[in-house]
Amino acid sequence: MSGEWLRTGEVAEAAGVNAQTLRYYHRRGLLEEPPRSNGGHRLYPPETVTLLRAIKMAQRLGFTLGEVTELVVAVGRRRGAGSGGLRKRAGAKLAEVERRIADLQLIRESLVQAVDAGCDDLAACAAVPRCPLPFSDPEAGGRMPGAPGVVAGQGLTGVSREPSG
Amino acid sequence: MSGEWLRTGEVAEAAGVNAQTLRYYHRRGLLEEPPRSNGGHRLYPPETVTLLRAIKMAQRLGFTLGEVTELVVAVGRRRGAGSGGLRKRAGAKLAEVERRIADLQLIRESLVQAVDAGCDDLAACAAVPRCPLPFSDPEAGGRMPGAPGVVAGQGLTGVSREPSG
DNA sequence: TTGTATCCGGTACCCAGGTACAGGCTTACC
DNA sequence: GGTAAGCCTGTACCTGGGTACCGGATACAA
Repeated sequence: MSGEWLRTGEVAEAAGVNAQTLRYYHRRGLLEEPPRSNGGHRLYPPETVTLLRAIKMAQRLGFTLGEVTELVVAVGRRRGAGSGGLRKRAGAKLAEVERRIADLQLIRESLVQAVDAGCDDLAACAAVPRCPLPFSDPEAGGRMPGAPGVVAGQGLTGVSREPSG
Repeated sequence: MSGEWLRTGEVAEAAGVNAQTLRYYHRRGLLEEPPRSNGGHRLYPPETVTLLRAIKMAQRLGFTLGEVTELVVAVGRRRGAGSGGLRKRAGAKLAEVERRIADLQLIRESLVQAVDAGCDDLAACAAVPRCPLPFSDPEAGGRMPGAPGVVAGQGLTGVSREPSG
């Protein structure tokens, strides 16, 4: 089940990822090391391109590379046995995505209230009790999510960026 | 408009942040350096606690520290002049949050389809044409968002973690 | 005056998901 | 056989929001 062997740059281009990313995936144990030429250059079977596309798809669905590794390694071990566990994990991920959507909707509500109430000065609003923004410490019973996924990483402004280009 | 001066640890505890975080905010230019004692210890006015709470609130609303810095510095410059620009920026942030929600809803749909279709093996699904998952390269006209905010940072699993504790 | 708690600055490290660069070797084509 | 493109390993760097550790100085109460 393979035609001709592909070199690192060819696989990378066909899958739409950076060649460095391939090496990074090897380091992470996400991709098996392929055979080498006599000179030490990697020679990939064409299926690697499909696998890379699947990995990128899984990332777009919200799986981390660690989770993708588990999925891929699980499939690799029981090759042909069928059950890769994707369905179960997709169900769990679905629940996470739904929680995340709910969190963002709470954030949305607060932003709408801030705009509607005409809050325009952060420090001043924090000091007056009639401001609708929930300034209370979330640990003291606030209802706002922590929202680190929004705040950290590339933040909201990164929405349109591709994971790998 | 100030009672007594607070030391770093006192401000940090009152605002619910780590003392190191205060120094980090100074480094970032988010907080002005307060006066010092003869020995070089920082002495904060009580308003700093309110400001820190406001900063944490803004983070929960999805503003990055860079954006919060702009807000705070803008207010600091035109002290008393009123317009801090929060309303306008909150409007823009609202649009970002809404885009993010829409992206997550697309992701949700795909996950639902994967579960419904019984896809269970990532690599196998990528190889057959009847799989409902959009494996296509997004640059080639796919409709899936990049979702790096989900994938990067602490990912979806970080939803319940607080930005600072 | 001594003891302990706190603070100081500087630096390094954490997470995820890569990207970049240096210096040397291999491959491919003419 | 020459030359250019591509690949190799190893290491460092990037973003964002902090956290941890170090040796030394300060603050404050008994």
